[in-house]
Amino acid sequence: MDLKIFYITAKERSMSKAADKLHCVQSNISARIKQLESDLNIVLFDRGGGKKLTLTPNGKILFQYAEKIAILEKEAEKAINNINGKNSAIAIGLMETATAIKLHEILISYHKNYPESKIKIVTGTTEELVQNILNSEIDVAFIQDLIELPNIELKPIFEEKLALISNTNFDNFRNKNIIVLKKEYFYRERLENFLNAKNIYPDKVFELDSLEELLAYASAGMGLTMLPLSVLKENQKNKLNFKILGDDEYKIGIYLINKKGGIITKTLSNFIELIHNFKFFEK
Amino acid sequence: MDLKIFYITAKERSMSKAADKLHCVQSNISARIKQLESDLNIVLFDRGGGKKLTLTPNGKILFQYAEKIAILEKEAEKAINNINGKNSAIAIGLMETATAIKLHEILISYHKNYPESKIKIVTGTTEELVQNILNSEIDVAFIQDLIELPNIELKPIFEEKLALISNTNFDNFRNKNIIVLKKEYFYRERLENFLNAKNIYPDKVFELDSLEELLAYASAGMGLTMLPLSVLKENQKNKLNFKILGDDEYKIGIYLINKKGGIITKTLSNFIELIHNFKFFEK
DNA sequence: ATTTATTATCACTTTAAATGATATATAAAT
DNA sequence: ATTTATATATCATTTAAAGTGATAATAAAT
Repeated sequence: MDLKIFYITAKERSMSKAADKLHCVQSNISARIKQLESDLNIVLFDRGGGKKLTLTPNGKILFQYAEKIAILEKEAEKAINNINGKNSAIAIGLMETATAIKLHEILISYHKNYPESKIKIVTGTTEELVQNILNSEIDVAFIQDLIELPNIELKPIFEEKLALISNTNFDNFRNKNIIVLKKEYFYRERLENFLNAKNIYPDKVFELDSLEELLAYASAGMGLTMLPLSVLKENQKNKLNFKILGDDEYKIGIYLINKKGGIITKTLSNFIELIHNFKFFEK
Repeated sequence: MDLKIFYITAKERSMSKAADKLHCVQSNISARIKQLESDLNIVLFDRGGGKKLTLTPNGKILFQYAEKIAILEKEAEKAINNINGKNSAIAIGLMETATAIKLHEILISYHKNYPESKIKIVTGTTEELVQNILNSEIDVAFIQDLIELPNIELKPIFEEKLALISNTNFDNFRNKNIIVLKKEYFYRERLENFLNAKNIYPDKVFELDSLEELLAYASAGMGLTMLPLSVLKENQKNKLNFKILGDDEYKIGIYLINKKGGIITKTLSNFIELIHNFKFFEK
């Protein structure tokens, strides 16, 4: 009973997507699923023509087993790679926020130290990343929430404070535009809250793609932004004014999570060691 | 990656036996194992010619995963059978002792009530039965030891006392032969201990195959035996003398064990319900 | 109504597993 | 030391399963 095709199809909620993922044609997936349904004598999916597949209640029961088996197979593969001394790919989860700004340094450093090890980056919400960890789809993830979950190991990595950044002083925030990053919600939300609390609702919002652009806008006096101070390089600190915010609300903790009891491959221990030796606030 | 062949081969410690169990020829097992070793690039077994196979350290690592996967597959199959309302076979473990004497009544009653449900009987030591339960190879087992293990659920089923049985009185045990069952060690050991404590070492031991024979021998005055009293039917109690032994050593508790968190199929719940309704000391 | 995205069917090809006969290797028995 | 019994390994062949590609069918979106 091979449940892999079923598992991927159920996860993708689509036979065509499963076919892509499994490097075969859709008709094969269709036939295999049909065969499985007939072997087990149960209907696994509700098919709705042009709409997404959904698991039937019976399909859900089988899925629970298929998922556990898939996880074990992934772990077995990792264990074997580890035996063979293969520097297996490391999969790292990141939140869809500018957390990446600081973490990129770690990734770059890892790549420099272990250029032969492939790095796979997955982004998602904390919940999604936790799921990915439990499914052994990623090895580690960086998150901003202090969570406590039975099968998740959490280590604090660094903590820093947010700062208001602008090219003018901070006496008056009225009539200031704000500058934020696209696809970044965490810092932006805190900046808006900060202003809203002072009854200020900026009408102009610049949404930019990169940190470099954002700092260029700020330096040019286009508006106010909020970022962890550590993103500013020394030469930029001269060009800009910044005000570190002391409240807990403006503190961010970055935590590394990984699966409790999961195999610590050489690759993974290399990565974790590198983080521990990483100097976050120097330089 | 199909680990089933590897799993069975490792468990049987033999490719030929695995071939029997998997209903295929030995050469196929040999080829599949070789293929797996080459795919994974690790040696799984130490082959020693005419001797049993042993797992290499790497083989042991893979085996741990293979076993977990095999258990999940068995459980998935059970869950599906349960969906289909199939009265799946129930596998029952019994100790290699005359425990079976009393338990046979339960099994006969179960068979009467659910004639369509297949019953598979496995015998083994307590340790072996516990292993079988954890591997989902059997659904329940009856054991005589009060064990406490994390993933095992234990319910006391009944308790009774052993009795000395003979056709004469119990004033003097000297020069008495003893009558025991073949393949039964629990009661026999206690009988021997009982006599040894009195410095009596019977030179004649009748080893019989069935309870009926044993009681016939006892009735004929051939010797002394020890059994749970409940095995005597009323009409036999008139023909024989019996002396119930009060010491804890001669008390036997029979417990039912099953896997904690395992699926309770209709078949299994039927069986457990039947036991609970079973009148052990009446009739 | 037409387009788009999806699953199902089918004749066919390719790949993998299983077979059966035989060779080889080892431990134990003689 | 030779035989015997019991293993695993190899290989040409057969059988069965998985996968392909073209096409049909279906339902939702525009």
